[in-house]
Amino acid sequence: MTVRVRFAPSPTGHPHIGNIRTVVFNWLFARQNNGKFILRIEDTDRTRYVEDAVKVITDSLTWLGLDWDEGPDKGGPYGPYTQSKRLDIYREKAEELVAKGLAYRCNCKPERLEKIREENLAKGLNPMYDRHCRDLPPDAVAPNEPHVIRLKVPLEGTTTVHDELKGDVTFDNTQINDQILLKTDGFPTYHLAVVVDDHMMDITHIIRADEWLPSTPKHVMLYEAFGWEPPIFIHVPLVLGQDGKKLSKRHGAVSIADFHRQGYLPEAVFNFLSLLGWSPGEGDEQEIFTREELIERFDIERVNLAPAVFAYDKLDWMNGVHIRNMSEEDLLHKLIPVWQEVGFISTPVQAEMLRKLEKLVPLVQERLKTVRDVIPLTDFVFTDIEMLPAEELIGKKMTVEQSIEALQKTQALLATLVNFDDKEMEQPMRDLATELGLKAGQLFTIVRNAVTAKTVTPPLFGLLEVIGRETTLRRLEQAEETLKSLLDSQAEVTD
RNA sequence: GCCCCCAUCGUCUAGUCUGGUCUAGGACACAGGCCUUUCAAGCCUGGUACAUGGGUUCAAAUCCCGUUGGGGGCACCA
Repeated sequence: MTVRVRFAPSPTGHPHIGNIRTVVFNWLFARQNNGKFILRIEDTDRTRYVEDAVKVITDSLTWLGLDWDEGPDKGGPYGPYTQSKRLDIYREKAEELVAKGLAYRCNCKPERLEKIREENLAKGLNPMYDRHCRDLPPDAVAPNEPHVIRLKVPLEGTTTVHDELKGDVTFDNTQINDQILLKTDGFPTYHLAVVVDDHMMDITHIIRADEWLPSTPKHVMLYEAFGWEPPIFIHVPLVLGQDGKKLSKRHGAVSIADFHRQGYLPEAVFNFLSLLGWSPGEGDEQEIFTREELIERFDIERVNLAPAVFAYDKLDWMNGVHIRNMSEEDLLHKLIPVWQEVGFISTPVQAEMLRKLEKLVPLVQERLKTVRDVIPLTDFVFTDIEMLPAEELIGKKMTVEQSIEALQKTQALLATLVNFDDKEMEQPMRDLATELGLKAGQLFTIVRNAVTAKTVTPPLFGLLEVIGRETTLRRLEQAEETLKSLLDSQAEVTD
C-alpha cells in the first residue's frame, strides 16, 4: 500500500513554525516511504478566509523545499483539493447519515445555543448542545428551511482512538457533543470534511498536532457511521512559544516568511524543525543533517511525546553551521540578494563588483549566524563611513602623536605597495609595527578603526583589498586629520 | 468547570518499551582558558536535570498508583 499523507491548512494567515514542524514530519514520512504528500486547502470557514493565504502557504512550503505531489495547483487523481469546491460531496455524505438515522437536522437558534452553553458552564458541566432536535420527528425540520446537520453521538459507552504514538486513548461518549457536520450556509465543518476527504483521498496516515486528539473520537464515529476503515492516527506534540503556550498568530513572529526575511537558510530551518520533537537516538548524537540524511534517518515512531519549546538560540547556531558548511559560491549567491536589498550593490551585479564580493565571502563566512548579518559586517565597503570620534582613533596605550605617526607611515607604506592585496600587505605592516615599537595588534586596530569606523570587523587586510587603495588612503588621511584637530584643540585648552 | 495529553539540565534531547553497564550522555546558551590583528570560528575545562509522595523489586530516571505542575480541547473555527 502506498503511503499517502497530507497537510491540510486552512487559509487564514501565515503558517507558523509549529504547523510547519508537523508538515516536516509528514513530508519526511512520505519521502522515506516513497509515498505521496498531498496539499489540501480546508477553506470551509468563509468568515476567516484570508485572500492571499494560499499563496503564502505554498510559498512557505516551497521555500523550505517541502514539495507536494498533489494539490490545488498541481491537481491529481483525487481532486479537487480545495474543500470549497467539494461542497456537493459533503452535503451528499451528510444527507446519507441523516437517511441512515445517524445524523439529524437541527434548527436551534444561535441565541438558544449560547444560553445552553452558559447554563451548562455555570453548572460545571461540559458546555454541550442539549440535543433538543435529536428526537424530533423526521419531518419536524424541513430540508428547505435554514438548519444544520448534527451527528447523533451515542448517549452511552466509550469510543477508543488508537494512536500510533500514544496507544489507545478512550473517551466517554457522554462527553462528546452532537457535532455539527453541515453548517447553515451549506459548508461542512472541519470534522465532516476532514473525514470525508481523508477517506476519499486514500490518506493512510493522519499525522497532525495533539490539539486534534480530543476531537478524534468524533472522527472515529464518523468512519464507523460511513462504514469506512479509519487511517492510522499519529498525534504529534505541539510546539510551544518561549512562554510555554501554544504558538499562534498572536505569539512572537514565527511565520516561515519571517525566517526567510531574517536571513535564515531553509536547510537550517528544516534541520532545526526536524529535531524539534525527534532525534535519532540510540546513542547517535548527530545534530546537523542534510535533507537526504533526514529522509533516511527520520523515524515517526521515535517522535517525542512531550511538547517542545521553540527557542532561537539553537537555530541561530545551527544556521551558522549550515552557512559555514556551504561552498563559498553558494554562500555568495545567498548574500548577493541581501546586499542588493539594502542598496549596497546594483542589480545585476557588475563584473568588477562581483570579484570584490567573491573576496568578501571567505572573510565573513564564519562570522555569520544569518545571511543578514553580512550587512553590518560589510557596510563600510559599500558606503561612506562616518569617522569615529577622535578618542577612538587613538591606539591602545598610545599617545595621539604616536597614533598620527602610525597613520602617516601606514599611508606611505600602502601607497607604495606594488599590488594592493591581502597577502602582500600583511608582512610589511607587521614590519612597520616593529619599526614603530608597536605590537601588530596596536597598529592594526588603529587602521581598522580609521578605515572601517568599527572596532570589530572581519580580517583587516582582506577588507582593505576590497575597499581598495584609493578609499583606504583617503580614510586614513581623514583619520589623521581628525587626530590632528584633536591635538590642536588640546593645545588651545593648555594655552 | 469537565475531558484528554504530557513530565530528564534554562532550552532541545539520549536513556524509559526490553529495570542493574546512569554518582544520568550529547547539543544550544552561559562561565573560564587556549589560539589570535578585533570579532568570529576552532579546541579544552566548568556548573546546572531524573517534579513529588507512595508502592513493586536484591536493584527504578526506567514498572504501578496518587499528588503537583504544564499544555491542549470542550464553536454553525480549523
